[in-house]
Amino acid sequence: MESVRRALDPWLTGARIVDAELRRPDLRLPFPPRFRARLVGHTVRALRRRAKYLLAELSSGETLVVHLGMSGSFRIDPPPPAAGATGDKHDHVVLHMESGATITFNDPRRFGQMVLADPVQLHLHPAVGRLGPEPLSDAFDAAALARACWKKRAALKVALLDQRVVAGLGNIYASEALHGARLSPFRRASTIATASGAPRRSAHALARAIKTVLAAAIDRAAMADYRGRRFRVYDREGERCLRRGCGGVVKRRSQAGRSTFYCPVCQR
DNA sequence: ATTGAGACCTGTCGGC
DNA sequence: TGCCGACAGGTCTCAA
Repeated sequence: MESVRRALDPWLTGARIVDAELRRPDLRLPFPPRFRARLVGHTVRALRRRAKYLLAELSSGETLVVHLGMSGSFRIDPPPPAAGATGDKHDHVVLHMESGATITFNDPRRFGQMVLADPVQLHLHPAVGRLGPEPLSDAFDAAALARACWKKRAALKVALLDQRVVAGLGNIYASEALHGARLSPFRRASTIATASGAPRRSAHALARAIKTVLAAAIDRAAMADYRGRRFRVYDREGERCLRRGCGGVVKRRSQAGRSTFYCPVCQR
């Protein structure tokens, strides 16, 4: 989502919305009342991100909150508008900017979300309000991670997907970070903390690996460098572990209904 | 309060 | 080629 924010920023920040097409009445949830009227005529003052949520602060004082779900994406069409373009059947929302650019929200599975919120009350948003620390911020470190996992009986990887523990880590990067930290996805989350909740070495390794993995993902997206690129363990079932000298074979197992990829040799 | 299972949708891919 | 089930990068709700 951070790379999406960066791609959209030059087209949205400081730009005025002159029209908004809603091509269906809802995504996962119904659009807010008078949604179009509350967008049109307003300028995007700032484009921010919190975890996997995109936050467009409007001149009206409201914030447009967007989640891409599993299959959502934005398409930017710079002016002039492509003649005769019909668009895709899953183009659900089209923002027409004063510049002539169009910003199209496409989401086949419609797990995405678009709502309007009073920024002062954003903490009341059922999900945004409960998010844990941003993984790339100074607030997120080994101590914070250990504190959040201290009393958890759940498996470590399941804990990493809990957005209250760390905000914005998804299924792919949870596997990637655990591999980077050489930690088993199946150990109890509480094992990275001491009996008093202090961080163990494993908590330091994991916090560092989470930052490394996410920062690298953002860098790669910025360089449009991900074509053909794959992950270190995710989606590599049956292949050799890429850690130098490890020699293990990547396994896959289901945890809490999600696929976990890991190397049983170097992750303990 | 925590946890797991199922639900929400559509598309794609592999196997027959 | 067509049909079928399994699976997909994320939440949300409900029941135990």
